[in-house]
Amino acid sequence: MQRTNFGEMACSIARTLDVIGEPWSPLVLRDVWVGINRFDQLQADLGISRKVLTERLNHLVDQGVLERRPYDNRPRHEYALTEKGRELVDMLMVMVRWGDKWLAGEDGPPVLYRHHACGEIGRVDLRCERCGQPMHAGDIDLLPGPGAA
Amino acid sequence: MQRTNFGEMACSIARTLDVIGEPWSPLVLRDVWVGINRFDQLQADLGISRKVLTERLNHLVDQGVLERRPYDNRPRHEYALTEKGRELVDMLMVMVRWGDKWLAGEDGPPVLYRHHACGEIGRVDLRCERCGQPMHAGDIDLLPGPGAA
DNA sequence: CTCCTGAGTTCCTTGAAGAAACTTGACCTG
DNA sequence: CAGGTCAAGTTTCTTCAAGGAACTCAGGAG
Repeated sequence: MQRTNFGEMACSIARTLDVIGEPWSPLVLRDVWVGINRFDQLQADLGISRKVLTERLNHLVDQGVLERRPYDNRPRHEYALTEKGRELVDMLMVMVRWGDKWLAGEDGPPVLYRHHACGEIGRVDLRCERCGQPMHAGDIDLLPGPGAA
Repeated sequence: MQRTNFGEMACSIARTLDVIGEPWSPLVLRDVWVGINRFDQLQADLGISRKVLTERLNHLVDQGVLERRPYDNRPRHEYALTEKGRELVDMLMVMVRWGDKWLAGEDGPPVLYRHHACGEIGRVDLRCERCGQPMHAGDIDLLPGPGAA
């Protein structure tokens, strides 16, 4: 947890950072997404300290992004994405697109996506939900909304 | 900077976190995006410590996400998004969408987007660049890419 | 010549990340 | 049924980054 609490700010970026802005959290989410969802698996895959992993998992469960569920009669559980968490992964897909473009270098992207609907390898594209045209940072004006400070 | 270096991992999420994963970085980017782009303005708006702000700005400039440019004959400069940075803001727009939906509460979103192309208030939507159909975390298979470990 | 202003630096304190050993509760094994 | 295993954490200790506040420095303005 960073020292300052972002969650109080009237800004959806700051609030979202309060949920997954701590170091490791996005990577934990990614791992759970791809099926690495038990404590020791996560710890081994990420090389994260067990203490910090415990903190992150508890926080993500508290925030309703992950759920803990038993998979044995013993006190064993695994972590799974909730609907709220699955939608966060959408954001990670956009993050991946950026990283693939600007940071992957010679080797190209480490991972490819095959879209179920069309069967093609493709990346995610940002469109306006109203008109379907491309929608990027430079294509919009910002207006105060109802929840403005 | 978190202790562990994410940049070495064969993962575009980890690499992107190496660029903007530190606390405050996404908020600095947001501020520069909306026109808060001088040192003291940023410091006042965010309430960030001056030391950390210096570190973050240097890092973002080093990474080619921001550029520093003089605005006076004096040693004064302001920060602006590069193309690389502007595309990162696309990711913030998706982050905002998620925060608006899951964290805004009663008051609704603090900010609205008006799309230049259609003039409507709308959010960003994730589509497959190949077929144009919706593309979310559950709609794809992951395959190893050329840059896989 | 002194004051002001923007853009940082320096210094000190606190608290989160890393690493590694320890704990706990259910089962399994001879 | 004593001893061991295994997953899932806890504890403890050290180190380094974040916070905060005061200080510096260069170029005008009065």
